[in-house]
Amino acid sequence: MDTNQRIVDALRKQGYKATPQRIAIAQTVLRSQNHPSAETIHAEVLRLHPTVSLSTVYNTLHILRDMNFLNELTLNGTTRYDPNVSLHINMICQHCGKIIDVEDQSLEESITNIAKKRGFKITGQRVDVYGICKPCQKHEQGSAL
Amino acid sequence: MDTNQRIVDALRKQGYKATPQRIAIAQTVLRSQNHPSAETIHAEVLRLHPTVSLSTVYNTLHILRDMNFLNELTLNGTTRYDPNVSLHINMICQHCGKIIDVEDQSLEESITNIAKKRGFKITGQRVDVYGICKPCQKHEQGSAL
DNA sequence: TAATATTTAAGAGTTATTCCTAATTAATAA
DNA sequence: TTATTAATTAGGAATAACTCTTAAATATTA
Repeated sequence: MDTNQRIVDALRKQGYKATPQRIAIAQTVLRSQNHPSAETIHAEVLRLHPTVSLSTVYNTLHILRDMNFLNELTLNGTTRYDPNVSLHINMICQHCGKIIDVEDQSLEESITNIAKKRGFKITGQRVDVYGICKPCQKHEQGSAL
Repeated sequence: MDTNQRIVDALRKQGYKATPQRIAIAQTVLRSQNHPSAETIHAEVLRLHPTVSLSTVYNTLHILRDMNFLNELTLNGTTRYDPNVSLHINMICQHCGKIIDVEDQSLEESITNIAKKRGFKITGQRVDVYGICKPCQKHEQGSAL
C-alpha cells in the first residue's frame, strides 16, 4: 500500500474527508526530511495546488498531528513538523539551523523508567540538544544562520 | 553572599547596569518554583514596583537567560522560565499543567555520549515528557486544565 | 444523482513577543 | 558630591505566527 492510500484510509477511518488538499499536504510533510514550517509546506504545496490556503495547511497539520503521523517542534516561536514520530533526539545546530534526528536505544529506557517510578503516564516526549554541528565548527566565522 | 548581591555582581560583570527593576525581576524568577510566564513574573513584580513594564521584564529575562541564570521553555505558544539550569527532565502534566523537574544521572551521560560520537558541541538541552501525573490519573473526569 | 455535513479559501482577529523613542537613571570621573 | 553620559526604562505601536469566521464548494452516502 502506497503512502497516498495509507493517508486516505487513515483520514476516512477517523471520520475525516480525504480531500485533494489534505492528501497533497500530507504527502509533502510525510516525505519531508528537513523539519519544515507550515509556511514552507504551504509554499511547496502551492506548486501543485495553487489555491490552497495557509489555514488549510494548519488544519491538516493539526489533524495529522492528532492522528500521530507527525510531531510538532516549536523553535524560536515557529513550529516545525517532523514525520519521525519515534522517540529520538533533535540535534539542533544553532549556526546553520539544521535539525538532525538521532535515534537512541538507551534514552527511551531511561525516560520510561523515570516516568514509571513516579507513576506518570507518558503520552509524548521531546528531546532537544542545542549546539554546533561538526561541519559548522570548521568554518565558524562565516555568515550566520 | 545573598542572592541579591550575586545578581548585582553578575550584571555588572557583564557590563549591565544593576537597576532596581532588574534586581526585582531576577529575585522573582530565580526564586520561582512554578515555571512562570513573563506575564506571571510581571504581575508578581508589579506588587513591589508598580510601574515596571512588560518590556522590561522581557528584556531582563533575556539577559538572565544569556547569563545562563535560567532556562526558557516554550509550551503552547508561551514561554515559561525555569531557574533550574542543570540538565533535567520537564515532566509536563497535560491535565493540570504542572511541570515537575526531575534530575537524572543516566540521561546526561547518554546525551553527552551521543553528541560526542557525532562531533556535536553541546550548548544546551531540553528534555520534555508529556503525559498525566499521578494525582490527575485518579480524578481524571474533573474540570480540565 | 441528490442530499447534506464537512471542508475550503480568504481574510479578519488574536496573542505573545519585539521594537521604538523620549525621558529617566546608574555608573564614572572630577 | 555632582556633572556627565551611555544605558535603561515605560508605554505603546508593530510584528508574526497562528486561529477563527463565513459563505461557497465538495466528498461521501444512500
